[in-house]
Order: sequence, then structure tokens, then C-alpha cells
Amino acid sequence: MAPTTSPPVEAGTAADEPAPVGTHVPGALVLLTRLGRQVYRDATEDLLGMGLKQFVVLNQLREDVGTPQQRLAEHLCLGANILVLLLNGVESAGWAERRRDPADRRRHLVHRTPAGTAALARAEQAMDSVEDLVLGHLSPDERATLRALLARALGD
Amino acid sequence: MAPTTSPPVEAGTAADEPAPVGTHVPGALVLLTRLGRQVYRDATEDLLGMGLKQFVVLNQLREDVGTPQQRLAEHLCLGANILVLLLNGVESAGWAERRRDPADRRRHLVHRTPAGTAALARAEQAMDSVEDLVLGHLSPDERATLRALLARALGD
DNA sequence: CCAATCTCAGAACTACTGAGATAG
DNA sequence: CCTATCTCAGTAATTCTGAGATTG
Repeated sequence: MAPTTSPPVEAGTAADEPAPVGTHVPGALVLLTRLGRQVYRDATEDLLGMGLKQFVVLNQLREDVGTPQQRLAEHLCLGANILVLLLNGVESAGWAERRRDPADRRRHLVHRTPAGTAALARAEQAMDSVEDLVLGHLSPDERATLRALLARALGD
Repeated sequence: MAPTTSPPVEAGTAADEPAPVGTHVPGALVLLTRLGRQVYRDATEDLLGMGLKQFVVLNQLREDVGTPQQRLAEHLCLGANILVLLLNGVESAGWAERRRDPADRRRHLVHRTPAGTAALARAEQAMDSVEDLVLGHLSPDERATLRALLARALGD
């Protein structure tokens, strides 16, 4: 279960470092959650024209091909029941609609509407300004690299 | 898939393409929040021996030099009042303590205790397994690159 | 007297638990 | 009959709002 063939990338200071007691280098996941909090703080509903979670959902949808709610829940790490509430809001705003899957009528396939695509485009522009706030220290190249790494981590 | 020894991390897709209707490429911040949710889901209290937020706070503290709560709140994007509740838990677990700043007695300087350092070390090992779950698709080099980019984005 | 920092209690919001409805 | 998917209501946990206490 734990074949530690690779060296534990410890904060292993070189031999000449004082190695101050109580000093600590955070791992990638800690930095990730901190940055995520900044996004959550800066991407306000006023700015986007919608909630951040609604924005993320719309990002996950297409107009032509519907997505089962089950899969949405997996990808967004949301409980199936929470997704219901979220979609209720998105649908009543006219940005998406649920259609029964003809192949398995238990399922709802969620489609983004043209209005949803338009709202998404507007929110996206607002997100550009959030990105300038949150990733302001990174060059365009670095942002592209970051984006590619995140996409890879999510399995594309 | 293929474990490429050198990770040149292709930044991207061709710039201007026909863009099929209803198709959409999420921005870096959307991917970031999705990944952050995975961390939140996988880094359970059972696994870490503490809450994820407690873990993040302990990461931010040192034994020798105290951190004012105000600065903690900024760095962690927490309201000052929420931090109070969080620190109450951390302090009563014996992992940190608040000391009055002699230079400005309105402030509390938060120090990590030796017990806190020990608990942090244990939690960190658990986080390694979470990292394997969340960043499993990335090579060690890619993880290092990701970590460096996140650190830079946060202003080092 | 006013501003800064921390603390707390109650309101508001979000997420989770368990039961119900419909379809395979 | 049993499982899968979605929905909802009640409960638990989290975050925000506003006031209070102490110090500069």
C-alpha cells in the first residue's frame, strides 16, 4: 500500500540550513485550498451575475448533449440532493433544463439553454477579472501551464 | 497516460478554432475550485486526525514566531470572527496557543505548540495519500511544478 | 473620543440524513 | 421484489451580522 520508492519530498533542508524549529513548507493541496478560498471570496454573485456554483455547473453543461445529474454530482463533488437544489435555481433562471433520458427514463439529462450560454459568456468575462486578482502574480504562460496541470489532474 | 519523463506541459489548444456550439473550455479558476472540492471531500477528519481547516491553520503557524490573528484571517480568507471559533478548537486541542503581543496588547500572537507540530506531521502523512488521490494523474515533476505555481500565485 | 483587535451570540445560509416517488 | 435515479423535508453544521470588551 505504501511502496515509498520515491523520496518523500520533505522540507528537507540542505545540510547547511539552520532548519528553524517550527518552520514548515505547505504541500500543494494546502496551497490549492487557500487559492480556492480566494476565488470563492472574489467571485461574488454581483460580479458574475450568478452564484459561483451555478457558474461551475454551467461550465459543465452543453447545449446539444445532456449530462445526467449523477455524473454532474460526481464531477462537481456535490451530493445528488444538493445538486437538485442548485439545478432548481439554474433552471428557474432559464439557463438549463432537465429532460428525461429516453433510453432510461429514471434519469434527467441536463442541457444548457442558449440563454444559459449567453449568461455563461458574460460571467466568463467577469471571471477574467477575478483571475487577474487571484493569479495576478503569474504570467500568461504560467497561467496556461497551471490550467493544463489542473485539467490533467482532473483527468481532462 | 504515458509517463513522459520530461513534463513540458502543453499549454494549449490552438488559439482560434470554430468552437462548436455548446462546447466550452473551463478556465483555470473553475478547474481550481473543482479540485479544491475533491480535497475537501477526501481530506476527512478521520484521516487527518483533525479538520482540514485546522490543518491549514497549523500549516500557517510557527512555534517560535507568533502570527497575529488578523494576518491569519487575511491569508486564509476567513472572517476574523470565524477564525476565533476555529482557533478555539485548535487551542483546546493543545495544538496552538494565543499570547498577547507585548508590543501591542490588543493583538494575540498565535504560536504552534510542539504538540501541534507533532499532530501536523501526522496529518501531513495522511495528506500524502490524499494527494495521491487528487493529483494521481500528475507525475512528481508535474506536482512540483503545480506546487511552485500555486505558491507563486499566493505571493510566495 | 475614536480606531483597532479580538470575542461572542443570534440570524442566515449551506450541506447532510433519511424518507418518498417514479422507472427499470 | 429490488435497485437506480431524482426529489424533498427536517436536521446539523457552517458562515455572516452586529454588538461588546479591551487596548492604543
